[in-house]
Amino acid sequence: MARSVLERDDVIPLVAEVFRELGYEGASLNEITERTGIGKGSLYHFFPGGKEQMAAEILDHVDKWFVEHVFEPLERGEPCDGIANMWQSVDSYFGSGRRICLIGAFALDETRDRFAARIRTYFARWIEALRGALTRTGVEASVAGQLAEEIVGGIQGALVLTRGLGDGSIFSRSLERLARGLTPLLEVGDTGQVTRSLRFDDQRSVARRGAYDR
Amino acid sequence: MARSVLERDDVIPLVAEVFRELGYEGASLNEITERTGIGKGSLYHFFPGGKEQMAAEILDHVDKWFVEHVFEPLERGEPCDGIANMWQSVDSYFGSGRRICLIGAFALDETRDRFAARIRTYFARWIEALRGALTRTGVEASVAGQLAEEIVGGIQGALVLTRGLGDGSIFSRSLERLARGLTPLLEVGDTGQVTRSLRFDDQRSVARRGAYDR
DNA sequence: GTCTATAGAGTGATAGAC
DNA sequence: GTCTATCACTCTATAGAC
Repeated sequence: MARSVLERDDVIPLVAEVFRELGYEGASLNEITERTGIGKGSLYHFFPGGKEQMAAEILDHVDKWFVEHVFEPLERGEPCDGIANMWQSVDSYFGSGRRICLIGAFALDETRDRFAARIRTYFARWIEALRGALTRTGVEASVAGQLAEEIVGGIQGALVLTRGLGDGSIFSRSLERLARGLTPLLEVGDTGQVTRSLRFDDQRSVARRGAYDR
Repeated sequence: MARSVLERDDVIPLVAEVFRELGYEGASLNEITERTGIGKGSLYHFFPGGKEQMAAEILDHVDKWFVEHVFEPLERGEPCDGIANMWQSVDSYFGSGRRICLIGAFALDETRDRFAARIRTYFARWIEALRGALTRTGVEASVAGQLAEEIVGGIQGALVLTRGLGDGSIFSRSLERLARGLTPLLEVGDTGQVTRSLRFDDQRSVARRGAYDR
């Protein structure tokens, strides 16, 4: 009967998509088994803690993706590269607004208390990583913290508006606007010339779309 | 048994608070009756269409509040007054970030399809009303539309971050930042002096807090 | 008495746990 | 698949306004 041998890493992205589409309460086990083709037995084999464990591991998986593809590049690398990478990775990850942020949705949901620590860690590290990168580009410390908060919040708000208005153009437009707002602060060069652009739309043509698993 | 006679206008704000706290799926009929003290008989008397009708009327009620207290002042009145009023009403309504936007939360939820038209109308009218007010202050048409989108999205994002980080200071700080970003565009006067401030924090001392029912 | 509003036990369906 | 709890919802009995 064991037609295909599943691994944990195969299961999590599939189940994650059901939670993302239906929310925590809306994602019933029957829906999960129907949409993923994974039986209840398999689910409880991988997640003995049940639905709550599924959601917790999914949040961890999302967080891990952002640590690797967004937060660490901001924290470790050349800050302008890290920021340019962020615009690209975020647009790619959220499918230009077609996918919502599972962690943002959980933050507004009744489930927020159950997963509060994970949700807090995600947003706190994102803002802190961006604040650090901005500071390293030479942005004044007090401004960098505000900008980081504005950008991370702006991305979350853009996802709400994109979904609320059913208009996919809003997300990319918002990313471009947020990136454009940053550009003047990061321009360098004695002649006043822009030596490096952080504009989101400059990066788009070379976008590797779909280069993420969830 | 008919201990107290309820009216529709008493019921909706009570039930709305349960939906706001628990989400559509999370707000079970039992939770609603327990938290509000309203029996199922009464609920189905007021809302023969059941839970879906409850949510629909609640969304309409929220929308109506915003039309009256935010959208119409933006549309009809002196635009700077309308915008100043918006900062104040929004901060007051969302309890400085303690309450979430029910319509924003529904936009991210699985319920979004069921209430898509209501959700779209709310955000579209807000953005359009703000765009119009900005245009009337003299902001260039192309800029006004972008600004309106940025501000409404920024407010929604600030609510996500406030909830996600459990930090109530984020919301007021975000409103102040959004208002501050607007100020330079709206300043007038031959001498370059600011003749009218739209900064949010200038309005706060005279705030009528809690001057809303939900 | 008539009518409306109400409380809450009872319904079948379906949830998550195992 | 089986189990029990809980779901949205129905329905009966009746309290109070007239």
